[in-house]
Amino acid sequence: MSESKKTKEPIEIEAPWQDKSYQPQAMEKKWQEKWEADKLYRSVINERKPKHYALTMLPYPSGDLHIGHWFSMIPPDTRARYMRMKGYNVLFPMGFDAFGLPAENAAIREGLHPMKRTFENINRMRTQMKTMGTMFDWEREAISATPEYYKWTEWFFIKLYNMGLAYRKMSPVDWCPNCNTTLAREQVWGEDRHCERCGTPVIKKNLDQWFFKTTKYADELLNFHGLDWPERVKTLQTNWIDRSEGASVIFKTEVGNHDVEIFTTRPDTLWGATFMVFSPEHPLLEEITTPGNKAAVEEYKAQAARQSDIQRGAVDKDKTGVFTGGYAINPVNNERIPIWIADYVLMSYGTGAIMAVPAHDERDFEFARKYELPVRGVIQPLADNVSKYIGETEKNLRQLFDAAEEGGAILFFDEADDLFGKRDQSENVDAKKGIIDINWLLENVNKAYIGPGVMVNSAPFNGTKVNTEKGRKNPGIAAVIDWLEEKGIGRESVNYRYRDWLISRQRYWGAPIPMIHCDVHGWNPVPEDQLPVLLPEDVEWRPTGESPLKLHPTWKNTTCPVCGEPAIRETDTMDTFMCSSWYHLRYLSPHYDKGPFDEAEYNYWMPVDTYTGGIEHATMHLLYTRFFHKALRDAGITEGNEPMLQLRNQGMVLGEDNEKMSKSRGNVIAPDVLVKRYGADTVRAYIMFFARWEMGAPWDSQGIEGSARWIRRTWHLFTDQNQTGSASDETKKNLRRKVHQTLRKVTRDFENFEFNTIISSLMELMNEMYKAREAGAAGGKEWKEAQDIYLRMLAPVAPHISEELWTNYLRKPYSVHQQDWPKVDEEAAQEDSIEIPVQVNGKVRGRVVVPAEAGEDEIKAAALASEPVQKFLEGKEPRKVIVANKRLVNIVV
RNA sequence: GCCGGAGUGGCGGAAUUGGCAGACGCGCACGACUCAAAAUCGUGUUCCCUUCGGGAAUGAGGGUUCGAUUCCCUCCUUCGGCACCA
Repeated sequence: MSESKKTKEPIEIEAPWQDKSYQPQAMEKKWQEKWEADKLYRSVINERKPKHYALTMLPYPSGDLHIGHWFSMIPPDTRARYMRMKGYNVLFPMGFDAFGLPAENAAIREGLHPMKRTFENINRMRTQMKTMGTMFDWEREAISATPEYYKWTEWFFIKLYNMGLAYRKMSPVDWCPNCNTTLAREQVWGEDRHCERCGTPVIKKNLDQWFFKTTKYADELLNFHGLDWPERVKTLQTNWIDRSEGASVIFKTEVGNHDVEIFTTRPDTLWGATFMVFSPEHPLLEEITTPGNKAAVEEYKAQAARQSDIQRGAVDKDKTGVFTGGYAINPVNNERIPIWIADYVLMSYGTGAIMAVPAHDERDFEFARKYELPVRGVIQPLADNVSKYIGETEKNLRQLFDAAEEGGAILFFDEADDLFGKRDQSENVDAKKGIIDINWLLENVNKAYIGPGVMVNSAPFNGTKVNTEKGRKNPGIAAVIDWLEEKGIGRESVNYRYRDWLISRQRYWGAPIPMIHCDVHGWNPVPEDQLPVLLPEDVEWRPTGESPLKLHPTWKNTTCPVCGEPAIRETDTMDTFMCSSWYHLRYLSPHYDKGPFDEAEYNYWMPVDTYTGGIEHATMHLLYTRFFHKALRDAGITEGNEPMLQLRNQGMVLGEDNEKMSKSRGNVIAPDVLVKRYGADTVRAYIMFFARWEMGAPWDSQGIEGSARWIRRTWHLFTDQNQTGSASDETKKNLRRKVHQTLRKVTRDFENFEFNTIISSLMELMNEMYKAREAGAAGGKEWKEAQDIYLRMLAPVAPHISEELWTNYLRKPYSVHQQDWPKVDEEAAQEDSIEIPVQVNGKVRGRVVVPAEAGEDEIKAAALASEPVQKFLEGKEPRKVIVANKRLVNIVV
């Protein structure tokens, strides 16, 4: 408050132009201070008004605000302002996701405590956000790295733990053996995957870590009922969870007789399993590997540990693997099959072991061919289905069939109809009847067969039809599952690619996991009255990046909450996604100390009505926060099934070189410089105008001149001496029409988050107003209405200039931001006549003007009578005349 | 590699439901104002042939349709995500 006294210092204008009357820097600052003093943007519960919770993803305090932050904040800010004018009580808060790796890395590099750097950055970024003229309610600011915040992050962990949703499991991390520390993905560099600090090749290390059972909610997370979310986000989440139906089957190891559970979506191919493949991390490997294969297996394991899952999973990559020397028994036919290991089997998907059916799985086929393992077909295809399988020309298909016939590989010519029912008898090659011997096909086509057919070599299921449906909808699969369950060797099951959420981080700068380990009583949560577990401030930063919490001499020593004997604290901290899973709740009451949030605030504001942020969060943050909400709902803490009803994503702003903005590339655009040069209103307008918000675009620093011109022309439209005159009735009518058409368009665009066309519409209206003023319209009642509506529409976009013109030039009651959104006068927006293009054979040859209320016949007659059409018809009758919804006439001759 | 987007003039983009391709703006060119420059204002600006006028064009190729930037198929390029960046 006190620092606002020294505002009257001269403002330096660094613009290439000089405009004595429009000086945004001083004017914008004046209004920002007045709004703040008047608490214009303070949002408090008001039961008399409908609420609107507009949330935008909170930034990480990286240092300075860059243009990407503006792109994510300004359009939602204008929309929040629009909603306010529409009569909603709007909550539009901001905060900082303040824990995380970069501050910790900087601390290691420079020895500066991450707290210090983080809060310096926050203060700078908050100031920058205020110069943008945003309507954030700063009294609701929440910062995830403050004890008053992370106390409740810890509290939530304990709630989830008590619900049985948190558990410990061994899980691999990328590990630098030299630095003795875990590495994040971005700290692993190059194809050879070395440590960014010391260059040492990275290895995988198994650590005991905390997980949340997100998979418990997998099915519910697939349900988007009632959510107005972009289709592509729903698709991304659905594919990310990737539910697949199939069966779990127990194979037995020959050595030790251990159960090895495998999951398969194709239990109908169990009889075709000719080997098993274990992940290189599989826990049974030690025992089943025979001495003669030990060395090869160990070497392969080491090799696999150096790769990422993405590298390992790549389908086009050469399959590699080694034989363990061990064998397993296939429970469906008691066959003895070899156990291999291969890096394409991931411990993180399914059970870490698969049955390999090379005849009917692409990857298994490739593997079997490479290592000369047997391939046994168990699904015999109908000849009809083969063309797609071989994927070749008709000629080759014919040759293949001729060869098959000659080699006796086409079977059951007569039985085919009985099995599949009567089919089309037309004599094309695809419809050739019969069933082709699968093993002959595999030899001759040399790839796995995936498609419908009849089971063979699969007693007792020989002759059973299978199609391409998944799960029980497939008769072959359904029959086999029933049989497996009856025999007790398998069961129907559902598998997800989605994994439980690993929340442990071997780092300092995060919320401590509030758990205590006692040798007698195991793991127990820190008692609630001892929260928060505070991060110690006297920590040692080693250049190797070892966790300072582990190195701290005393911090981890505590007492067991059960017996009071000495015990050890968990030294891992939580994934920062944990903090950002509930920040929308902390905004409700950021300083509340009786719980994570004040219930009265929750009941009024939640759920979030509009959530905006980058598409890059589609599968991680947005799934975590949905999971979190559902878990809290089951704990009785939150209500409803979903935290955020409507979601909209903005695209990314690239540098002028069309590359992602980064300090190292030197292509970062600093908005501070632009604000100083043009004023915030111009930068806001350009942010909205320069790209489609949903898409993003490379930055273009030249284009901002256009927005600057528009703002200045707006200024002069209102502040220049208006030469009042006598405009014609037509001029007045046209002005009103344009005003209300623009209002209609701008309103619709705000509803649809189409921000760039809001600016173009306002530019068009301004150009019209200049013309109308030229024609003498200034001063009349249509002119005054145009000014009024124009400024109301401008207010969300350019809050400062619109306030100045509204309050100080039009002398209307302060503040423009407390006015209502105007209503469209549909009658005024109506056109008198419409111009309709006339096409002949799909090409525009002319146009006719008809009254707006003209019917189809009238339009048709006018089109046919028009001169260009007559010319093209040359006396002939048109074959067809299409009148498309008063939009266009097409005449076909 | 897998999943999801995007591709329209020199540039950013516009185009209700399949109906005039290029709104609005940048840039550029010419003109006005000026001693001059900047700023401002005005005119023009997809490409090709050009007298009228005509032809081509929305990443490439194909399809559906009276009509496709829009729907379908194949391909190319490019961007985002892939679980420890947030």
